[in-house]
Amino acid sequence: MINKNSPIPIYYQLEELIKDQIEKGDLKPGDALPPEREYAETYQISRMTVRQAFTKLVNDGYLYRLQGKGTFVAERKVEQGLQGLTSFTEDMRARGLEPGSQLINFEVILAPVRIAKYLAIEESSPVYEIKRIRLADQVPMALETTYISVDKVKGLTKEIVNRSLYEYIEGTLGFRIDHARQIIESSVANQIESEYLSIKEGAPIMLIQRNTYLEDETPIEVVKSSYRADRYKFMIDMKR
Amino acid sequence: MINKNSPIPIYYQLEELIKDQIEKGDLKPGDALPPEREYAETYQISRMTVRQAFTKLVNDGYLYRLQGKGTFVAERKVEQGLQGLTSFTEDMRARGLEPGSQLINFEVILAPVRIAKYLAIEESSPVYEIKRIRLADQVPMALETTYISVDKVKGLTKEIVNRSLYEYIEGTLGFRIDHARQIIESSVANQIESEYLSIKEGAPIMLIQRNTYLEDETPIEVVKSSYRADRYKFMIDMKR
DNA sequence: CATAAAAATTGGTCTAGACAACTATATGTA
DNA sequence: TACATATAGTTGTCTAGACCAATTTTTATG
Repeated sequence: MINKNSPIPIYYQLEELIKDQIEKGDLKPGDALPPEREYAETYQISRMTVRQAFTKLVNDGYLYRLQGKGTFVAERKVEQGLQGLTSFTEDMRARGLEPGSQLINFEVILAPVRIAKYLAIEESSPVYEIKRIRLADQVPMALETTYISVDKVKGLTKEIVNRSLYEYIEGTLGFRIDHARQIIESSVANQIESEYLSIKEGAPIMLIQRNTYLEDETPIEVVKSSYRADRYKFMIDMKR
Repeated sequence: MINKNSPIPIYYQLEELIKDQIEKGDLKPGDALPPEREYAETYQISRMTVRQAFTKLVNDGYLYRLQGKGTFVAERKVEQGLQGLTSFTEDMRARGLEPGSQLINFEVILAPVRIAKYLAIEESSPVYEIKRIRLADQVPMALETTYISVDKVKGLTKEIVNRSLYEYIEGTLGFRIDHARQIIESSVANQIESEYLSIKEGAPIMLIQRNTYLEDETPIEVVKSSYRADRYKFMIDMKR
């Protein structure tokens, strides 16, 4: 239900309520929602507040609107790409695979020029270099190297990395990760990659570099990954 | 300026005005915009209308807001990925390359089962199959095959394809392309691809399949492309 | 019955405020 | 000076309407 006295914004409560109904199947793809005016009447809130919730859900791909006709539940499932910025763990779970991880290196190094540039820090200032093999159902999926500024993210340890890096950055440190830029390219495995990923040298791999930013454009993380092409496809939904 | 009597919505006029100022450099990344109330006062419009414009620009990555502080111009340039759904032509121009195209096949075939499924039409109903080599600065960039339902998009000809397919679909037929799903994977060139793309067999390529939809989820187009990995990277910006 | 016109319904745009939440700045006080 | 407090400025949320635009439904008309 909607609680008008809650500190949680009404439009947000309504968003969650509708998303729940979609996920539970009370609202099926193609179904028309009750008109905006009816929500306003039902919950005794302003129609503009209803529209605020609807607009967010339209932007996120849950609903679509047709003037004069109504608002409808979208067909496509919202997954990797729309929400974007899922962690490896979330990504694998969404694909029905059991995520795993194997730390192969954790050290503080002096930032190489390219990494320093991406992180907007001085060259040779200290950065964590975290190398991991990412597993899906116990089989290597990707080789991943993460760079994070020591000055920005203090107190990082192997244990935290093994638990959840994002939870530490967002939960403990209170940063809010806002957006990321990903660059995707195709390549073939070199000797190191073939070894860690258990594939042949020359087998196709997908290189993904991700630069992650806070709301005010502060770079917080650079991740370079090599995914096994035989196991990984990148899917993305785009609005015009 | 803002024209309150124009049939063009005020919030849209304001959006374009601010985007222009960013592109012209009157507003630089990191700059604070005048506060919402000032826009409202200046143009004699409601603050909610100003917010509607701002909100769109925030969603599109042009601006970001910090409560209590103000609204600022974002750092990153808006390009492939954010707008998404750029045509090959737009994509290449954004990369500073001269786009070109070479039609190698245009025919009507009976839809194979997979294509029919993607286009949500009956198996063996007629579809256009359009095969093109896409050039950038006169050099092959990608091999592209497009499938479009004959029943949905009538009257397609070679000449239209050579001019602008999207302009025909959106302009002449009045469809509004709304969103797309792209699946990206890495592979290596087979004999046909190596020939058309002037690369060696076994050289890395990026396979991109794009399914394009109208507002009401009607599939309008399926495009399968093979890009030369040595010439093409896929870049995308994602909001959390 | 078929067609045209009118009315109802629905989303789209917009107003003119109000108060809350958060931040930065000025002010007062120890 | 250092620190707490008040004040002002900014975005965030919300209201209770109004009228417009597109579509669907109902009604009137031939």
